[in-house]
Amino acid sequence: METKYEEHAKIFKAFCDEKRLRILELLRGGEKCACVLLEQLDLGQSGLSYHMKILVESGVVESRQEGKWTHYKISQQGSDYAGILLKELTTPDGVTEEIDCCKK
Amino acid sequence: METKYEEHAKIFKAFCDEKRLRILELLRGGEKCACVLLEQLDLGQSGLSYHMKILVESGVVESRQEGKWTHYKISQQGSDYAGILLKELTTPDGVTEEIDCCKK
DNA sequence: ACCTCATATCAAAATATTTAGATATGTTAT
DNA sequence: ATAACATATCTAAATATTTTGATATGAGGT
Repeated sequence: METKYEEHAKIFKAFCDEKRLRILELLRGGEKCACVLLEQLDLGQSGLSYHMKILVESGVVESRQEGKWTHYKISQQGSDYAGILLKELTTPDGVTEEIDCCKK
Repeated sequence: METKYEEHAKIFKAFCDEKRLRILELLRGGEKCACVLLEQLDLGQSGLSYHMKILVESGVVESRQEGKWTHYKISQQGSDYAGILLKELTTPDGVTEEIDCCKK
């Protein structure tokens, strides 16, 4: 089983690579076929496939098969979840005690 | 100069590593000295320093020197920025034309 | 069935990130 | 000034990610 840390890290991996950020930028303009992404990016076919897999597994992008073509778009649900999670990960939890340390 | 993609990727690197997510979790409980983080994490001294540098450079964490001790806490401003950026990166831009392709 | 095309997977090489140990820097106390 | 301590930096090794080219899979057309 995966720890929650690995699970969360996987979501944010969508955003920590230059190529994937370029792909997301293209997808902000609407759903795109892999063939369109391929011609706009400096990436080979298998490279695109590799990054799309990471994006889809993060939940931030969803794919739709139409005959032999695959179309990708930003998943609003997945993106919202990433946003909520980011907020959670950076908000004081109000539970943990302050640890006093290192005082002179 | 750095591309905007590299710049943005750097921010989300804070969230894509298991060790850094553990550190953030500890910091949600309030500001902590490096010494406290060290004893709670399975990390050596130089390893902690390495990850703290990445966190601070992402803007999500800020550090404060107090004598020989360094204290770290989550930066609300930096985290908010990361949240806003994530939202931007995943919201339709309403500008780009739909590209019609792959139609039978 | 066979061919073609779009995409996925695999394996190897290239590259980047992370870890670990040694040393450097900067602060406090004596 | 010297010693003790906290943290940072450096280097090399370990590991993970990314790229590339070759091949596999699966759909549509003939």
